[in-house]
Amino acid sequence: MKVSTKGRYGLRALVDLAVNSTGTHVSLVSIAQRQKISLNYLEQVFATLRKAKIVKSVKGAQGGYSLAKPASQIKVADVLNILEGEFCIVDEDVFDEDQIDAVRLAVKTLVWDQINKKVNEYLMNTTLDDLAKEYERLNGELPDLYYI
Amino acid sequence: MKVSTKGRYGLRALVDLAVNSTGTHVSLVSIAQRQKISLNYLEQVFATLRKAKIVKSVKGAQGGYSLAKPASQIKVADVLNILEGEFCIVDEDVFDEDQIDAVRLAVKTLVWDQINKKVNEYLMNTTLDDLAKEYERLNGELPDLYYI
DNA sequence: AGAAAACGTAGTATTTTACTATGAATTTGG
DNA sequence: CCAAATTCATAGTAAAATACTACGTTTTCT
Repeated sequence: MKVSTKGRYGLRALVDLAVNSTGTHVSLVSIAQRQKISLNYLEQVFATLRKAKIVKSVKGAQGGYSLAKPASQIKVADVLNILEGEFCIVDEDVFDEDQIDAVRLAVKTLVWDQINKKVNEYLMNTTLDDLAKEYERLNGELPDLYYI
Repeated sequence: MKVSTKGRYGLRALVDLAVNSTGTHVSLVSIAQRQKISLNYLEQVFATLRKAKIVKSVKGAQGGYSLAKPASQIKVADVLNILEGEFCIVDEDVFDEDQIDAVRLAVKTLVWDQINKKVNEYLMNTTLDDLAKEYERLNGELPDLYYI
């Protein structure tokens, strides 16, 4: 029960993009380097993000990616739903030989549906901008502190 | 990003057990039949539940399983944590070559940690008894209604 | 022209999942 | 006391998912 690398890498890469795009677009090579992610793999992740209109691309030399909308309008929910293929914990079939099974339905309504709801409620209200701001805040505090 | 059959079958089986244990213990065969789950597979799931002291067993003919505690004291969180091996969405390593990475940390604190918190908060306050009660309620309403 | 990038697709090793199979140990009813 | 019913334990395994790698094409800037 874990989020896959697609979701994890994708979110990190988008925050990196949001934070490092000063007006213009950013190449995947640079994101891959900063985030220590395989370029080939990132390309696949960004192909998905592009098709979903979360990022837009400029081809050719000095090309790269940029956010398709302001960071404040890109919900984390959208990103994860796309990269994880429906970000929902479980979608149980409640039928049992053409008849509803009360045990299954009870578990579904009181557990799976509720989890999905809680998670989505939160992720619908968290945007890439929130993450970018948190990054900036951390970046101001961290540098001198945490070394191993 | 789905809960595995262990978690799904396990929860259903426990609700079935709670609902069908009239004082005494219940055989896995009967649970497997009602819930349409492979007996062999259920045995493995219940081995885990037994080691975690969620159910207790009586061996031999006419033996079976019963809840180790009142249903109202068995939290869904405990069940899922055990069956899914830490029911947490992601536990990202925030270090990057001995140094904290602000992007990873931002994503972790604002996304993964928050999701884990929301989900756990809810599941810590939902018990098998809640599920059993929901089952009874549904069972009173459903029978005549939903047929396909 | 050549380099730097996005874009596309296929292959692949590893891991996880969801079982099945088999047999031993234990208890009870007949 | 024996046979059936049950839990208990472990090993194997087919299929799917994961996390990539590899390789080539296209586009655009300098």
